[in-house]
Amino acid sequence: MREGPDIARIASLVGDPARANMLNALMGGTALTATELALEAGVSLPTASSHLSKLMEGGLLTLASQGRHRYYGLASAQVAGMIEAIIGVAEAVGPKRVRPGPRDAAMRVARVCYDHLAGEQAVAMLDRLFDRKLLLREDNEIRLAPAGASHFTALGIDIDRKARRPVCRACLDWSVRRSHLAGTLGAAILDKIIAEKWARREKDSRAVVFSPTGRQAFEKVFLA
Amino acid sequence: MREGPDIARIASLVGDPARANMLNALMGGTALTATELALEAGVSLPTASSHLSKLMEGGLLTLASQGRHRYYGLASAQVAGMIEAIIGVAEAVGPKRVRPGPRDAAMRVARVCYDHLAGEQAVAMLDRLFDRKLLLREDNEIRLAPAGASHFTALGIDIDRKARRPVCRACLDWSVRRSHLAGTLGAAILDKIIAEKWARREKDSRAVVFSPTGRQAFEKVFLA
DNA sequence: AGGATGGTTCGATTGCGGTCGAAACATCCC
DNA sequence: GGGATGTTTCGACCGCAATCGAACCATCCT
Repeated sequence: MREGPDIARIASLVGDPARANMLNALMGGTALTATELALEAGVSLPTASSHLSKLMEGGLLTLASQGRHRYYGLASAQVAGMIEAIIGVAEAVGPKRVRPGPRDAAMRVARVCYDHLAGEQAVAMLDRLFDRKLLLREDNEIRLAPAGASHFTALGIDIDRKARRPVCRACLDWSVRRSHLAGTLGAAILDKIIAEKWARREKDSRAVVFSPTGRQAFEKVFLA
Repeated sequence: MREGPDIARIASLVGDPARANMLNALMGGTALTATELALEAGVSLPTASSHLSKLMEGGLLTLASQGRHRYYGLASAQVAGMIEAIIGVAEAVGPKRVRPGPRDAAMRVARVCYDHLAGEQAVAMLDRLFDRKLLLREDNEIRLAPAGASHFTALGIDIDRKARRPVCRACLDWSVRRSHLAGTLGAAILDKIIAEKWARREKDSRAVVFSPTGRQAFEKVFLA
């Protein structure tokens, strides 16, 4: 029994499903709040909080307190690299993914992520918004372009610039491994989708189901 | 909530102290028997056997049966790379052990990483190979330059281009936070170092110790 | 065949850690 | 101040997986 760095301690931190999901969500590079991470991980808030303090104690996360919000992020690129390496092995070793059930499929297409839309639809939407130069990539951040500001107000989407939350934020999607749009703008867009009755939230699920006409409307506006 | 690759499953395999010790022991690159691994891990034989079957099922190990001996080894260089990455994080966040022992110092200078050389010497070597344009950086990958191909064959280092493994790969070093050379070329170079008796492997350790003349020879060939 | 050595399976025990509800604490907003 | 929202702490519950001894299987040796 030879002594080395405590690799078991680090690995076991990642080895819990809830914590793994949190870390995966944080792989996008943007810090998230405890509540968001609880949702991503699918656990209650107390449980998430407990996990987060363990991850902090283990040195895998950093914490930035902003008022009553506490943003958790990966501690370093080294940690991110480790997680990438683990993901790599997991993909190589478990190519067989269990057949996704119907609800699972719906979740992949569109679901609620905290207060904004996630899933394939949301990822496609963000792509298009970049294409149309309504949003701009800046390093790991997203900025609202001037053209975007007028565009969204014209659509009746109110952009709350005063809120403490950022207007735009990238949020990593677990189904597609790409980013979708969070922040107040992301939230406002989801509000509109629900308000216009383009889609409804599935009961007791994060899934968001579009009606046929609603889907057309949504695609016309956001995926055109 | 649910995600693609089951990273928690893989990480939790490494997250048990007994299994972590086994994997750490296997990082030396030589396959070991169940009894040896039980000893390394400090657990009874039945316990070790149980762990080993879990690691096998998880795809982290390969098994080679030879008579009544069963030799367990790491399944792939990818798995080894993942473990290196975890070690790196553990080193970075771990309570720095007071005074790194002599063996620790040797490990930092040069050690075996699965089947290739790691440590400061290996990092310096890769730097020089880039400088001399024998290897080329390409995004995150490493390519063998035409000049490099002839150079290594002239040194009597055989490059197996047909193997499924890549010829060159970057592997992150835990002691220095930089990359060293893995892949078939990395393995071939380590082979040469041992074959030429420039260095020998420390018993029961991953450390690689250069002899004075061997060090000179190595530096002349690879660090010139 | 019989004994010795290497490995695995079985069964029972045990303790650690993940989980949540309720309550406490902190911060913001009006 | 008072109410709302975000977050952590507390306490209790429960399940799972790690552990080992003993029995069982496999292979080698003579």
